[in-house]
Amino acid sequence: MPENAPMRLTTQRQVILEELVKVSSHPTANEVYDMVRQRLPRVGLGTVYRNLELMAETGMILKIEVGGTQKRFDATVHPHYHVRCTECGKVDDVKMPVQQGINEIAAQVSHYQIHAHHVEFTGVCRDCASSQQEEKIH
Amino acid sequence: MPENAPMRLTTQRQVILEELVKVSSHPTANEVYDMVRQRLPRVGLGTVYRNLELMAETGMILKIEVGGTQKRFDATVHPHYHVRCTECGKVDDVKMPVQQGINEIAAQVSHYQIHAHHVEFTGVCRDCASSQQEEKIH
DNA sequence: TTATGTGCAAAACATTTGCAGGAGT
DNA sequence: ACTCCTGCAAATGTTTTGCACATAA
Repeated sequence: MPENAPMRLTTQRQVILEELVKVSSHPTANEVYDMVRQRLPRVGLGTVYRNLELMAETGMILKIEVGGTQKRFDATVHPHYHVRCTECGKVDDVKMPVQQGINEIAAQVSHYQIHAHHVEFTGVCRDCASSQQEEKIH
Repeated sequence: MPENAPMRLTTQRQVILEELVKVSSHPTANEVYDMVRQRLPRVGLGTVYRNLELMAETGMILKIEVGGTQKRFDATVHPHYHVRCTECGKVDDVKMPVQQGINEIAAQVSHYQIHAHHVEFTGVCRDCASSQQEEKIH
């Protein structure tokens, strides 16, 4: 099993990647499916899942497995952190430098081979914060 | 809706908490169900889900929503980081100090009200690392 | 006594998979 | 041609929910 065979360039794959690059949100597989379906109405949900997974494995895109029930995908592949609103579930990038040297510390204390780390902040986004304010006044 | 009513102390809740305190792993809801069922054979899976969720909300336990398909639960409630093996899915604690001041930085750059952060390291645990070694020799 | 909690089963979601036919190289 | 890939649909796995009965306070 020589682990060969380059990934074929299919229309579906092109469109999935193009749509993902377009948005700055971090869409779920189903949201990607909806976006792709507007251009390829006959696309299958399985195809979207299979390809997102495949593209994440090869490093073309980022699979974000954070809080919430669904996995999310991101065309920005360089390491960066995320913040998730505990009210509406929205996920945004956090534009701060990644913590240096903590992988090495974790490797020492955990005895794992550490490959990466991910930081997820949780809190309340602006929109939800202002809705909550209104509720208090009610 | 005065948000009152203290949580009733039922046998199911006591046993769920006791079993969770016993283990240092980070069991999934289904694993907790299996542990509880040995003592309360007629317990319902829904009860376990409902109570784990409830206890996480009140801060009695920690709900860990990280990579992988299932949520995991932890009786250790003080902030700490986790490492997940990408091969077998196991989750361990990482006994390192939490990063100070990064919530404030994140709040500034993201415009979210930040409540917390969580760090998940990913890598390969000792057991899986040695199995991989064997494979190479094969 | 009475609001809350439980067991059970069905429903609701999210994701994966088998397969026959289709398309990239 | 010869794989690999897709659409479709069914299967799987996880979590939630409705409801009649049970139970802690």
